[in-house]
Amino acid sequence: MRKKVVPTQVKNPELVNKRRQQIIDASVRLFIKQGFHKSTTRQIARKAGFSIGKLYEYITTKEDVLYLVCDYIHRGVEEAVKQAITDSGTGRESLESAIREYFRICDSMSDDILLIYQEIKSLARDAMHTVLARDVQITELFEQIIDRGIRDRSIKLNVPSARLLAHNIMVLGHMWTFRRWYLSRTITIDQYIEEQLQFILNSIGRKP
Amino acid sequence: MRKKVVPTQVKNPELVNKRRQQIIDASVRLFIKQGFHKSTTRQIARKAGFSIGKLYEYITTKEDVLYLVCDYIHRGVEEAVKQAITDSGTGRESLESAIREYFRICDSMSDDILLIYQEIKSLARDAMHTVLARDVQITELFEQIIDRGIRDRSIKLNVPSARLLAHNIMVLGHMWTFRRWYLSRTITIDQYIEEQLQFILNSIGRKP
Amino acid sequence: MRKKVVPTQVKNPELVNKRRQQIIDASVRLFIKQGFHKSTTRQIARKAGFSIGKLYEYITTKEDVLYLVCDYIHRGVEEAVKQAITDSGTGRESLESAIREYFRICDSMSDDILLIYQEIKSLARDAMHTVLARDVQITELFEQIIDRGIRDRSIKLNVPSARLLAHNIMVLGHMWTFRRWYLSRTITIDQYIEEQLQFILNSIGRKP
Amino acid sequence: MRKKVVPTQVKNPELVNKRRQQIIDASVRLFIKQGFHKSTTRQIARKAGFSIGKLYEYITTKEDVLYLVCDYIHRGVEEAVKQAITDSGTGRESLESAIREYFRICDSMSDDILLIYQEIKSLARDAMHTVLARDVQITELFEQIIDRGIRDRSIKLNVPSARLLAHNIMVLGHMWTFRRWYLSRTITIDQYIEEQLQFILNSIGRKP
DNA sequence: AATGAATGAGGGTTCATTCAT
DNA sequence: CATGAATGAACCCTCATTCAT
Repeated sequence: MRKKVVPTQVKNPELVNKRRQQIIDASVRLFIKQGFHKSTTRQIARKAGFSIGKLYEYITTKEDVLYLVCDYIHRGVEEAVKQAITDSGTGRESLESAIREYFRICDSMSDDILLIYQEIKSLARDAMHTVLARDVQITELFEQIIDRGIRDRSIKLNVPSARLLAHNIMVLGHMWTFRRWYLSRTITIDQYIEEQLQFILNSIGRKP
Repeated sequence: MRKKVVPTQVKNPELVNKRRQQIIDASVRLFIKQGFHKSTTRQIARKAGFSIGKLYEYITTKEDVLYLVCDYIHRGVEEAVKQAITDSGTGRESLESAIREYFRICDSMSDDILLIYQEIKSLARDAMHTVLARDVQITELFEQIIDRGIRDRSIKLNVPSARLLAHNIMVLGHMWTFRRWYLSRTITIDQYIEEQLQFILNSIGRKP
Repeated sequence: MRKKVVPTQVKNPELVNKRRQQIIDASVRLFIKQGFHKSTTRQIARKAGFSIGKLYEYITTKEDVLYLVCDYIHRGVEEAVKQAITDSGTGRESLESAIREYFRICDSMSDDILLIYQEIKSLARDAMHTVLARDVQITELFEQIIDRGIRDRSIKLNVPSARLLAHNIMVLGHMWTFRRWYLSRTITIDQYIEEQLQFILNSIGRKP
Repeated sequence: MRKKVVPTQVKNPELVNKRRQQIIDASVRLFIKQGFHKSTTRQIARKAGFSIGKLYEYITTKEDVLYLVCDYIHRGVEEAVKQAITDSGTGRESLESAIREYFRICDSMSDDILLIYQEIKSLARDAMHTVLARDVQITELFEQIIDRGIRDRSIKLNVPSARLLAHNIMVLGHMWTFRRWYLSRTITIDQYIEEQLQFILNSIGRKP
């Protein structure tokens, strides 16, 4: 995965990281609230406690902020999923707990995930591909667990393929972020998780 | 469902419909290509063959155009799904063919569905809810088929609930629009449909 | 000579001409006083009695204004020189009176000519070449008179060539605009003209 | 001639000279390429190998750099002309060789001379007058040679005056810098020099 | 009813200059 | 002393919306 580099005029890399995190923190909230296009660079700067000039020392373009934000969110999801994966137990057990954890992450990062869906198209092709690539990487984490389960025979999969199943898991997690406004009228996140888990497990054979 | 009313200065309702369809046709392509925010009212007017003044006789706000477009797309999906539903045969048979048709619709309306995901947040709460409500209505069409299948015993559903399953179907259709860029490298839409169909059917019991 | 076209959003060509003349009139004074770079588009608009939006309906870029101004000035010089040229009399007589008139034009348009020398480099290559081409055209007017004089034997020219002599005339006219601040301490424009006329005539042989 | 003083925070005068020469060297190329206004202080500092802070220890204002550059260029011309002047031989001989040398200098310093014409107006009145004064001084070098020629009777001048002739020489040298883009299509610098020399000598009487 | 010229607030971005470290 | 991060006024330009014709 190529990692897009956002140019800066500031030399000290530690400072750059620190300041960019401030920019990200300020922007995530702002973009969630009013979207990328309706947020102004001045608002971003103010929320970050920056002067407008300072902001532009750490980015080149307003779009850079969006990229930083999208990348940060995906990084967060990826790390959380990685941490949720346990190597102990069968692949099936691993998958179950990973799904549960992942759905919880989706719940707690609802707004952030929604943000990516809505604003990713505002990124330049270049940056967009970098962000999408990270999504694929997260998906592959699930694919690997499924493959492990197939190898240790705890998972029996005819159709769909491991890859597609992994994508399905990803999307059913995201689904909660889109449809929570409606679903949460009748079910809780815990119920959602358990029902969807059953739904998914239906395709990998009964427990041995 | 409240239907949001977009005010117009023109009296003749037929004319209004005709003109608005022109506006929608022009805008859909424009919004898909460059997004709502990057499209200008001048561009919309020009593409529709209107003067900017004429455009504003049929809308009040640029956002009205987005609403018209989102509503039009959803209307299209709803009608297509309705047409795909057959009352003949068991609920299960009905569901199978409805899912197949629906996935095809999602494939052919990919760009349009994506557009809604991306721009719906730019609508005012009011308009947004109207659009979302139509999505729920489409979902209910599936829910009804599932309920019929349960009643005629062709479908046996423990978990998830009929409602959640309907939502899952909806989202797995949409999924193709988000992830086609990646999935289509290894599978065709036909394969996608069949695999996902199996995935879904796994939760409604073996064929009797 | 390619004539660079400055795009406009306004359709009525008469209006465009009228408004652009207003822009030119406002800008010439402004640019002479403070130069192109130190003049802001808002100042230009205000001086022209325009809103900033109106200004940008008639141009695309600030640089367009500079082009309009440079072209206008050169057009003025060209027309004035053309009017100063008489076909009656010998080529020599024609040249003498053309030079006198031209030097007067340079005197009265001092600031404008200076402006072109100073700001032409701020034009894009394209626009710059168009402006320079007009300068060559004016020079050719003198060259043609000289050639006529050579044909009717009223002018006898060894060196420099007719072309170079024409350029010299041009530049000695411009010279007054650069060095007036110093020369005018000791001589008047009338003296300047007569002395330079003799200087130039020295190279085209004694009167027959 | 008042010599404008550019203030500095640094005490050691040798160091100041050395550093300023670095600034000048960096800026000349920069200004020629993109003009004074489009060059940033950061670019100047970088090209000179300075930090921006260091740059500002040797100047007070960006405009100071322009003054340093203009002054440096004029100083170069003046020194070159002075070196080209020989006291041996008649005034006429001296003048001929001085003109030839001067025209060569103009050719080789084309870009620099052009720069002064274009940017001098960006200097404050104060600095501008200092720069212009040096131009007058160079002109006076020619005036003095002409006067010597008149005294030793190798030059016979009716009109124009020695002073105006000196100015003409100056400007005909500069002319090559403005019009080289066009003239060099048909003549070389050597031809230019000889033709212009004849043109100038036409006004100082036949060789005795 | 139709046109399109006009408005001007507000957008993203730059850059000379300062000053804490 | 030397550095370079920080400031923020000011720049050019856009565009949704209005309204005189």
